[in-house]
Amino acid sequence: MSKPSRRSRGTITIEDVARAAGVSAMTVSRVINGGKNVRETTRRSVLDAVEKLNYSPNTAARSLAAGEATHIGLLYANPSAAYLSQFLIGALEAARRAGCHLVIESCTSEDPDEQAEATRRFATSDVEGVILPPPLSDSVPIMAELQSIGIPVVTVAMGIPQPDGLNVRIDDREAAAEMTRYLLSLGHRNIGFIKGHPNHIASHDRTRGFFDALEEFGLDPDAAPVEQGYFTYRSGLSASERLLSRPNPPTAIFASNDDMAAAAISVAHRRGLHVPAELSIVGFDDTSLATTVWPELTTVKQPIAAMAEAALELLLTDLRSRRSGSEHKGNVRALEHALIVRESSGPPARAPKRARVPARASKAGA
Amino acid sequence: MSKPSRRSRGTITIEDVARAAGVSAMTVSRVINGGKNVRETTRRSVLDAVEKLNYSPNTAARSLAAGEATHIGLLYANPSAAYLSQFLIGALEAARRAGCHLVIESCTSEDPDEQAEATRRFATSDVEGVILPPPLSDSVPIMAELQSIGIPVVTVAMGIPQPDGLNVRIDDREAAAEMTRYLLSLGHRNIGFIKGHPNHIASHDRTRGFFDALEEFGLDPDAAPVEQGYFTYRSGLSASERLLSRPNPPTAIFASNDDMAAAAISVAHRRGLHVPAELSIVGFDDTSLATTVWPELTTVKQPIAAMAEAALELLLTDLRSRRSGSEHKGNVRALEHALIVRESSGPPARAPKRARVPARASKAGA
DNA sequence: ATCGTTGTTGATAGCGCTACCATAAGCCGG
DNA sequence: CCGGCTTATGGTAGCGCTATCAACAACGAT
Repeated sequence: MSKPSRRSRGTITIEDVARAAGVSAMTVSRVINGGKNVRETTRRSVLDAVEKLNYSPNTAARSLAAGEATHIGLLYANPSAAYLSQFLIGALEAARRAGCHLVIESCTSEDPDEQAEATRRFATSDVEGVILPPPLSDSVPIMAELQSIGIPVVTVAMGIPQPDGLNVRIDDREAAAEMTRYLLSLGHRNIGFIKGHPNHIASHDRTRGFFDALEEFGLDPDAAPVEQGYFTYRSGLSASERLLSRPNPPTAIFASNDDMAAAAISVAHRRGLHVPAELSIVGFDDTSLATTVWPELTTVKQPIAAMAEAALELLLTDLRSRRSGSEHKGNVRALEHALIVRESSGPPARAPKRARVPARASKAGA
Repeated sequence: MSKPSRRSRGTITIEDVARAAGVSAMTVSRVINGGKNVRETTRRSVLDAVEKLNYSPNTAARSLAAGEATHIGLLYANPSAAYLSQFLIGALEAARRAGCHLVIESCTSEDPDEQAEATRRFATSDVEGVILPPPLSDSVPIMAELQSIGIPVVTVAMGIPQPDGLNVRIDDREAAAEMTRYLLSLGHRNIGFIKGHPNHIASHDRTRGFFDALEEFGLDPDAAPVEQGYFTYRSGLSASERLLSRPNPPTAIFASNDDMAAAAISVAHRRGLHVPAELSIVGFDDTSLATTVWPELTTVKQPIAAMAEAALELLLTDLRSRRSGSEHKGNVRALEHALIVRESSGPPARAPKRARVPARASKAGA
């Protein structure tokens, strides 16, 4: 009766909450957005009303009124699909909460010029900030282009966090060290390592972590069997071949990501080696591939979805602070990783084996 | 001077376009939304102005004013990560265009009660429609729950399209038949088939397509080596083992999806069989796994992202028509598939060779 | 008592767009 | 030449929220 609302949707609005709490809509807005200068008692009564009415703000109205960022770009370059889908899920969730849209684009080319070109085309559409998951977070041309256009960027899992840049990461070095310590504590003393793509600084961090742990156990890092990989399954195949063809083959292989670890399993099987009885294999990332293969991979879990959420939030905070003119100090957030022990690792066989014959397998899989 | 706009963003609005075209904002709105009752000359001049000013409507304002759907649910249950990421990319793009948000949730349980429970929890939040990608599109409890709540659903790649339901699919049967014809034309006469999960009707369609092609070539489907699989890598492992352990092992394996095909490759390698010289292996879906493994898989490409886009559009159209009270007739859209030939398939080894040309391939048309 | 100064709240005016009328123009048969 | 109809266009009033600023306490410091 009060308002002859033209189209009465049954939705409950901020006005309803205000009425219920006996305050103005503005105060409700302040409470909801964590505004300062609200008396504690007022805040509580508003919160109560929100709860009672089961109110949830209309994001469309919010971003319209606030003139907030509505489009955030996400530029990706075929990382593993497992990584991407996890990442998207996290980013999507955060975007929904914030009421902004994700504009996603792929940039597959390795060519710097093409990367810059794609970035420009992408950035001059209407995105107000860009999220750069790996491996693009390490791409110099893309970062440079974005910087010159003046669009805020948040990099994820990037190697060298810029002093004034936004970055979300895990501690790759420590995580790799933990995994190595785990293998060492199992009794392995001859651990083969497959490095990641040399352009990605995370690769170096992981390698360093591997060496750290070796040294802690009094082993010589320089003597460890290390092969170059490129984060791809294919590269894992050949790196594993080389590792296992050495005169004194390792009893365990630590691959810098799950794709390469899966490849190592494949090679082991082709050579008739039982995993983990004759060869332990561990990975990094805990993508869905880790539980797809048989046996399931022992690996390091990255909270991929959470990292994407954190990245978006960091970006939006930065955008907000830029708009209000305050300083946009760089910000780096490190999330927790975790060691996930599954079936692909175990203590080494007691006797150093002699070379096996790559022959017909004896046993069927599950 | 005209308007002391409180916060002047540099954005161009519908008013700007109206001014440039010499009409009212309302008319511009009508043109943009494909409204009726606009003179052709007017429409054109508005469109020109839109182009000239490079105008793009503000989705937040649009959905606020129109009271349109803003949240669309997407319930998934770990299909392969590769499938999911492609699907999300497509859905995301369509959602952005439409100015609505995707609310995604996973429902991993196989238990009917839990599925129904999860669905209820999900649906009673504020989603106005739900997209169901496979394998959930075949879940009876979920569909039933959604139906009883009265939320519109669009199923993707579901087996039995409801007469009055929304559905997006490809022609699984024909696609499987094409793949089989391809293997037959290569000279294979003993083709092993790994079926998909029996609960998914697409599995049956693919199996039927396989049989169709066999019959066209005058072969007896009942004599073909067929093993049950469940779309998982693991199930592909054991199915392949069984296939290759037969007294008269097949010269080619057609797996109902890429995951199982990848598993077949792994088994072949373990047995020292060269792919494709000694054994051809083909898959279905063309997920990223297909190009990850070595050798790369010959497979059937589903336009996954496009299917997701189509699904969302179908759903939004339905929602709109419901709102305006008109009939919501069911709608099924079938998209095009494609045969992708890569490295994992080739002519059979010369051993059981004799008859080369297909008996009567005349039927094989289209 | 007077003047800031800080903290807390509300009234108002839009954000960019579309639903809903009102209006005006064209067309027909009577 | 008037109603009654259809078709094309514009004016107005919000959608639900927040920025802005004014108002009004409460509190020392002057």
